[in-house]
Amino acid sequence: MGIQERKQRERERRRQQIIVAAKRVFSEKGFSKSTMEDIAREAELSPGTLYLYFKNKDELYASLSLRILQYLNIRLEDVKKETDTTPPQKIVAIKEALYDVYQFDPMILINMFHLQSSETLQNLSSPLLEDITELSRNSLNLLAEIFEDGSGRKDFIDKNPASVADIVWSLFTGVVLWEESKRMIDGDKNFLKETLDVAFDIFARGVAK
Amino acid sequence: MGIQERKQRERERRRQQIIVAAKRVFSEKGFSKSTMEDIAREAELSPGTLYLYFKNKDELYASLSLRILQYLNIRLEDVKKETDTTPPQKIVAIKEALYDVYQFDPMILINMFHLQSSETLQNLSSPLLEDITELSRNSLNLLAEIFEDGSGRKDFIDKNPASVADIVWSLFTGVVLWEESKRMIDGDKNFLKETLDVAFDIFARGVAK
Amino acid sequence: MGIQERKQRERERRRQQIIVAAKRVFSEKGFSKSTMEDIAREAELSPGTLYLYFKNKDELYASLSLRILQYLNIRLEDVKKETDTTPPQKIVAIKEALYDVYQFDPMILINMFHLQSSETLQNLSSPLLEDITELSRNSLNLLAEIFEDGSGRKDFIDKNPASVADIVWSLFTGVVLWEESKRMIDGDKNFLKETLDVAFDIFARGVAK
Amino acid sequence: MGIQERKQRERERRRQQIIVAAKRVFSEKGFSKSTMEDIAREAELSPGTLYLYFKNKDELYASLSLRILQYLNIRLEDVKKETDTTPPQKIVAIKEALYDVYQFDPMILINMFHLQSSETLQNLSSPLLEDITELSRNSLNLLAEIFEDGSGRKDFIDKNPASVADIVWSLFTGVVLWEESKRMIDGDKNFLKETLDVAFDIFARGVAK
DNA sequence: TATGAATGAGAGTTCATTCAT
DNA sequence: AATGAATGAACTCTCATTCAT
Repeated sequence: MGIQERKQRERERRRQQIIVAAKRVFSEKGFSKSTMEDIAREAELSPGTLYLYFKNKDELYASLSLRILQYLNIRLEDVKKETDTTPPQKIVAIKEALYDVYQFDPMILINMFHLQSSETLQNLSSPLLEDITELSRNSLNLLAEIFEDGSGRKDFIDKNPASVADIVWSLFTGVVLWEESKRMIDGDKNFLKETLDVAFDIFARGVAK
Repeated sequence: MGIQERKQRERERRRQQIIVAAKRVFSEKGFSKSTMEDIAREAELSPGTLYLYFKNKDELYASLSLRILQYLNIRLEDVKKETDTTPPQKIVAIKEALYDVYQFDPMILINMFHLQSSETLQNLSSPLLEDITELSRNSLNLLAEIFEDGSGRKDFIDKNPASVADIVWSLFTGVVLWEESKRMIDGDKNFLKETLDVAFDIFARGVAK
Repeated sequence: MGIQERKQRERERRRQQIIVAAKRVFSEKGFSKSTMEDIAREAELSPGTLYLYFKNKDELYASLSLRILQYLNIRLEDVKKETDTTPPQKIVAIKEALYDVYQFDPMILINMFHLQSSETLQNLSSPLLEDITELSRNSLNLLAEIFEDGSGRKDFIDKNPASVADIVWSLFTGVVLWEESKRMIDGDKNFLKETLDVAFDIFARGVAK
Repeated sequence: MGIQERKQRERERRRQQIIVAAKRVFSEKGFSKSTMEDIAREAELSPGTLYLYFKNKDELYASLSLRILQYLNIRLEDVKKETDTTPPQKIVAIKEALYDVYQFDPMILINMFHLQSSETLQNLSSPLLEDITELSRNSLNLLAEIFEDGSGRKDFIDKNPASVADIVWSLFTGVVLWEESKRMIDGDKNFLKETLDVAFDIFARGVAK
């Protein structure tokens, strides 16, 4: 049915429209201070309409993470596929993938953090929650596999690849959060790129055989 | 007058009583979902009483950070003072100090994160804000000095010590946040200690000359 | 579109519904003791709804004055326009206009008084504040012009018409406040009309040439 | 008993100390915005102490009126006693007495107004309420007697002296309130004295035979 | 008598969510 | 499907008053 399809497409477009607006508003004000009306206004819709596409505020928020995680997955997939790169180059590629994801949506880590709250998680409908955990597990797996390959070929030290994956991810999020923090308090200088470079440099030396 | 002193002591004890209660409540529910009434109930006081000791909710929250930062400073000071330790031992000592701080109050990182919000910062009375930034700057300086000492003696690679300090801190907070996150979603297994060990191991190798 | 108009009309009706309720509640309890919930209950609405129509309690209160001042302006305009009246008749006409305004809303003077507080004034959005000062200035100007006309034609003594206008207004509000006061303390006998008659009689003799 | 007397005197002095502080605070902030703690601080006492001397906030407030009314009575008594004054001079003397009372405590009229609220009156213990009504009745009687004397001697028009007394009082309070109002909104020019002069001039002409 | 810490009811206001249109 | 007015529970914070010391 062409009509059904069109409806479906239009529905999807509306969802995106809302997500884009939500991203902007949440980024600017943080979760608690953003109101559904703010988002509706930004999306040029009425508050009621938001509830036709998202069960509640938490679920709308969670959907942002989903989008990001999808992008993250794609980027890591690419890194994994590239076979003609040396181990140090792999790590640089990971760093760049992560940095791009951050650029694509600086909110990502803050999202991840907000999701942490168990009360928020309980408000999510389970399919969405599953999607999110599934995707984030997948991202970590991809990272782990990259290290596993290298570890198998004795490129990397012999640590549990899943742990190493967790650590890369933690290092990245930690640096982003901390640099943002400093920017908030001290001033406007943004050293994120530089600090990430140093951090991944150290990390690369640390995991090299 | 002994009376003045006793009053002073009692006042301080009350403050602590509130801080302890606040820590518990905030840890469990996060900042936004915790109400002043929750905290009052936990402290077995009336809501009004909280305002005799803290100007508002934000300031109560910020006070938690202060306590932690003080403890962190002490621990790092100790690490710095110990002169008969090898560079790798220094890093282990730092890891342990940070881990102890985390144990002392698992909220610390979440605090730091919440403080980031500029709207929160604006609600703090400036002496408190200054204390916090002062203390956190001091902690980072201590870390940097530890690396500077080692770097001078060619124990560590030649990176800007301030950057390295930021990275240690970021790595630590990143790992804590992420492991907490996983614990929240997946289950109750707590791999924090193990992951931190691996992370600092890699880090130590990465900064070693 | 008829729909737009209907919405507009309904919105206006709601506003009136709230204003009427507020008038009743404020009259009975005074400003401080009246709660927004009281007013909502009286208007058979929820507290939240009040805030869709009025920014805050002060502004709701101020709106009552606005309504009254508009009515006062119309009445004074009429008095001014009537050209075939003798000076003493003018003064009687003013008295009657003022008395009608009082009947229309006995709150008027209490409003004026509450508005006096600078803290209240600061809570008003400036368009509202401007409307109020504009209207009240206008009322006084109308009064002044009535006396000016008469003064020009040597009907009235040669005093600054603006001062005379202030005095009429003061005399009127003073009598109303005082008679209300007495009624409150002593009992229920209402001598307002009689006292106003005497007061304006004396005033008329006092300004006559 | 000398001791009893001294205690009594000290008690009275404390009361005055509180009243003076309350006057200052209420004048500055108005009734609702003044807190018992404000007053206690101004009186250099603790909040609890206030309740040893006044049953509650309303009663403290009412006591201010009492003081003023006492002063007003004294001044009007003086005016009445002076026998070698012409009727117009009497009116000038009244005006001056009233103006002095206003200077002595500009709050007086605002007090009177606040007392009007029936809810406030109900909070007063009846001896205090009786004192106030007694004193204010007495003031009005004094005014009435002044006009009665003159009226008897055909100095003044033949109106009910009690009404005329009410009108003088109303005129005075009305002018004060209105000039204060204008000062609050428009600026800082204070025309009270001038306006009172014109007002009483007109009044004098109006009641003259 | 005087204190002042503690109380706790209650205020104004916000905002996620619903539902008649 | 979309609206947006209405809801009402819940929040933070204030302050008159009490009472153990």
